[in-house]
Amino acid sequence: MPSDTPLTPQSLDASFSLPPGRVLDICVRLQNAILAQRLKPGAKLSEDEVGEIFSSSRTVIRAALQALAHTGLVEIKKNRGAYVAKPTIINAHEVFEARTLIEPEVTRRAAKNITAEDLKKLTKHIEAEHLALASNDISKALALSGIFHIAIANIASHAVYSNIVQSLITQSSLIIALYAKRPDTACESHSHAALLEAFAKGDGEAAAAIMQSHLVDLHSGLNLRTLPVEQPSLAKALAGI
Amino acid sequence: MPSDTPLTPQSLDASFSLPPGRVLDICVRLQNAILAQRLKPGAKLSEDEVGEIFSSSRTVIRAALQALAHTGLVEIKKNRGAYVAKPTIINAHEVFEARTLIEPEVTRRAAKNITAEDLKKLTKHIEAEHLALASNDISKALALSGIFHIAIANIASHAVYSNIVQSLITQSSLIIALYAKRPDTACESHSHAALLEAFAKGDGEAAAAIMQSHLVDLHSGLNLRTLPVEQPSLAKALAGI
DNA sequence: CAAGCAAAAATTGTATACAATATGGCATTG
DNA sequence: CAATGCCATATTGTATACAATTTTTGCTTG
Repeated sequence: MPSDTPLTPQSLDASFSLPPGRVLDICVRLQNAILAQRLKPGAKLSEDEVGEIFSSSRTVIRAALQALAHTGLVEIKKNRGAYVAKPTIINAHEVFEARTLIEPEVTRRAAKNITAEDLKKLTKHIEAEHLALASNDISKALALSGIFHIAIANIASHAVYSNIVQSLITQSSLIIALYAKRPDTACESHSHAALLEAFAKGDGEAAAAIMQSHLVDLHSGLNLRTLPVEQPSLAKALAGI
Repeated sequence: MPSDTPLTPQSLDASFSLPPGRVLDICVRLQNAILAQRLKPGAKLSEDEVGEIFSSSRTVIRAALQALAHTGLVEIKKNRGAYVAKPTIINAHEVFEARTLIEPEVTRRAAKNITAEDLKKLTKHIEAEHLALASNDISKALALSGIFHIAIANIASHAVYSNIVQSLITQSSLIIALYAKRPDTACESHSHAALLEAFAKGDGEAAAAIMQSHLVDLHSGLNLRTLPVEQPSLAKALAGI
């Protein structure tokens, strides 16, 4: 594998607790679609429809949807079907509170383990983030930003933390998509670069502190007072008449 | 429901992200069996066999096993089937490190929210723990001890933390069953009583500190040097020759 | 014409049947 | 007699068919 793939997006599939196979494959593809906002929060994921798209039977689709439900990207209602999750304001607060508690510690551990090769990969990754942002590809920048955090968790070599962080990151992506005041600032990779410097110096405490303030910034960059754009379709259409 | 049921064991099913129904039901029953050690780590969970026991088709059993795999109680190997998880020493360390980071913060939050009624329930619960321990019902005492921690997470009114803690607790039960030097001491409810006092005083910091040292005690009460009865068959056989 | 009800359509929940893969035993062979 | 390859068996992976539930739609009725 060429090393010019800085951080494989496939690192996103570790936390499904599934053996490799078609179910996992569909999980990843659905997750990508959700995180890239091709599937919007609240969208219905009909088993037949999804099965048609991936040309698989409902059996495997159901398994994939249940796995995604567990990571919090999908919500399953009894006898009603699966929907892309639509995090509440409370959930948004909770997710970022949890991240602010956990990720600094994870960062501290990563600083102890990080290798020269890791640093190289992370540097390339940040370049990719810049590139995406420069070309105004917000959803890609958002995805890359998430993968950066997951990469740090993986460097920490702590499977339990990795799983927790991965789940929180994927939820965060949805939350940012829904609630960010200015989506582009949420992807700013300045903090990531600062983090890298601390790593390079081997200063775990500094890295942890940077991570914490980075997360506080992200959290406070959310608009968690007003509700996210509701479905104005019906009301607005009628009001216009 | 009579309030003499201090803490329902059914509070254990929140983190499966499943709608109520037979799948969830079987999840809970399997989980109870595993946590009570009626199913030992490494035991095979054949779909046909389990389906026979619960008189359900493999479809629903598979869904339940996958959900359990997500919480870390079951491991699924491709084309090989599902087995009761057998946590490694590394995993044991990781789980308790994570608990030591997260649960004190959760406790701090619980202290802010706790009501008189909560205190009453917790008191009753500790009595039940004493009772189980007095009658030498170790596995029940272990289960109750876990439920106590989950109850605190629920009092904290933080769904994200609740889910994380619940997953960590269930894994801990397996770990303690496998690695505790003296299983009875792992269930000692002295710390739980101390925690309750701090809650009663409304002293969140004290509660958090007690929780932390409680978890450190549990962690250090594990025998994580020697491997749990490994399969020495091959290596030993060859060395012996 | 609006409201309520009932039947039909669509969607999810479950069971069963078939396909693919891994395991264990047996025979063959050196 | 041991080792290897092959075939029978058992178990998981997947698809399809049937049952149960919900939603929609059209009809009846006040």
